[in-house]
Amino acid sequence: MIFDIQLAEELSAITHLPAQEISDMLEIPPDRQLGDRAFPCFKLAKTMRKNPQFIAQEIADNIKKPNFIERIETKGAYVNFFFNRAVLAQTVLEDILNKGEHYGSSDKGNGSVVCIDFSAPNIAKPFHIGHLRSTVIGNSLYKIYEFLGYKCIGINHLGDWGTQFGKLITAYKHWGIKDDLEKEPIKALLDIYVRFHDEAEKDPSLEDEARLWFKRMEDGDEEALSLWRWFKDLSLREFNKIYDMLGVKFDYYTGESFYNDKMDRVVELLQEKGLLTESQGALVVDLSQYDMPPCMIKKTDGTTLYATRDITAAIYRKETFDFDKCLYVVAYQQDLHFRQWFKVIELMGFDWYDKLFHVPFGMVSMEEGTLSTRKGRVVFLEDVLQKAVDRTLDIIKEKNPGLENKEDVAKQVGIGAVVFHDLINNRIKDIVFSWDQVLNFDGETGPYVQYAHARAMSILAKATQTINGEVVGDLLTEDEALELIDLLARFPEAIEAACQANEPSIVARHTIDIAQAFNKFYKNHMVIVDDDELQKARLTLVYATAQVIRIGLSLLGIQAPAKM
RNA sequence: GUGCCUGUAGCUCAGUGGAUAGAGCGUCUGGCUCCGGACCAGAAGGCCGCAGGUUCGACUCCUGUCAGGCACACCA
Repeated sequence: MIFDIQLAEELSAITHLPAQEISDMLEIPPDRQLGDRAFPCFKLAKTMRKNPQFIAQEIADNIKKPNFIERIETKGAYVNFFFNRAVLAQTVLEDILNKGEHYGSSDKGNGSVVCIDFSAPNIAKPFHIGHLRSTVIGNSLYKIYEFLGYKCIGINHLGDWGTQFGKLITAYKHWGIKDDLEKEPIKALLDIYVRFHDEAEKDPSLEDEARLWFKRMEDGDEEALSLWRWFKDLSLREFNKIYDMLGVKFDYYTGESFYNDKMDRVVELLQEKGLLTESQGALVVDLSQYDMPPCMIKKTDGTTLYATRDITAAIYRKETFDFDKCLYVVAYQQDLHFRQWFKVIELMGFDWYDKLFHVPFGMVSMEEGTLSTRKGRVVFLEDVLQKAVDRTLDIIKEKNPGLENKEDVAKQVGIGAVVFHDLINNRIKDIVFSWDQVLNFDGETGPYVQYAHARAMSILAKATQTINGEVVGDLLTEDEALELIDLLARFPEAIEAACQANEPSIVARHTIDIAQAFNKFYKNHMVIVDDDELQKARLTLVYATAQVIRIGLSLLGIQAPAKM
């Protein structure tokens, strides 16, 4: 925030410490009564060999007071600064009005390329709540990086190759009915997949049959491949329905099969570099001196693995996009896998190994235990989204029966609730799926934020005055206004912090804080009042708040209806 | 067994080494002659897993320990 920087400079001038260091030391007091910003002097005590309280007093007495600071107090070792609320309001709101929907954006990224690998569902398997996290976290990071001036490339590394397709083809050949597959592809595919495992327990020869079909796929057999393509198309069609609902887009759908013909070269390269060793008939890169198990490149039967594909994909992406960063939004279970193959990239002599980042997130499980497609212990995302939308529609019918386009709004709010719920907490936390929590729309939830926005929009629509870009900061000095404006002022920092930590929850939290502060202001101060000037001043604040909430939600991939 | 992650209010979680540890849910109480009650206000609820250490100062950093989760080569 601009005032923090200027304040740090003034403090720097008097303490002779670098402004950046001061800036890091500046804090927000636990209680507004104490001040709006605080500078603790404990650290100075050591170097200056003086009592910190004395130093605080000295700073307070001698600092050149900037115009945005109204008064300075000391309390113990703290120098406490109180903003001139009118100047603060004036500056911050003018800034938001000027920048509009670009408020908080920057060109910090300077067009450098960030590849974001996210979502990556397995073809022919249902899209369940476990896949949601990678999808919404990746999508939000995409928007955040883009907002900060990076060129983002969203890649859906589909799980579209492997022995499971052999199983599916086998199952289809035995029990498949074409109509079911066309009508409800994923569920039909899941059914025959589950059935395959049941039957294979009784008749192990089915496994051999499945391996044979996969072998035929690998060998380019047309019958096998056309069935594979058919399954893939059916699945993608279903996935795209989900992605449409979520408003998620990818620049590339280059799945695992895309790298089939690119791996040989990489294996050769590994061979040339002398990194491959044979172990129990398989080809591995030994990582024992890095305290990791070996990274397997080729199985005993000569086929490739996950790691082989990931290494190949990384090299391909570097060559194709020349990324400055490549993020892998993948569950933390795969932490070791990523550490292993990142190390292999380093050992291959690629100096960009430190531009690869695993962005891990916690597991989603059910009260009954971990999700398991095979055991049928699974909650389909489509069902979750549908239930959330249905519930929203019920609430709208009850609370706002006159609302036009109810269905559209219910989608925006219901889906927003599910997405927000997945983004509000630190991504490393595990989630135990609970309908009660997902469908709760009170408190720290998406609908709460959307509701605050809708209220703001409603006021703007009903106002008797119009705002004209002119800000009257003098009239926005109440405690609630100060709190709200300070949060609006710090919004850009929240975006930067979120980008820095690859952590959308920082934006989600900050947006919640703004909505809360707005609701408090709303409760305590009428906006549409007889005093025209006062009304204009407050309308401007309402307008700016709505603008920032909209930006916050959009960075999370959530819509902000004007009415709900 | 080894490595990684997580332990903060009944539950879900915030908390760049700084002041009296904060929200939401749930529970209890109160609030629309007034811009949208999906809201607001208040109450109750805490040895910040435990023990050491570093520091003027530790929920935060270090070490140890306990508990839970995850991973540990022919799945992805």
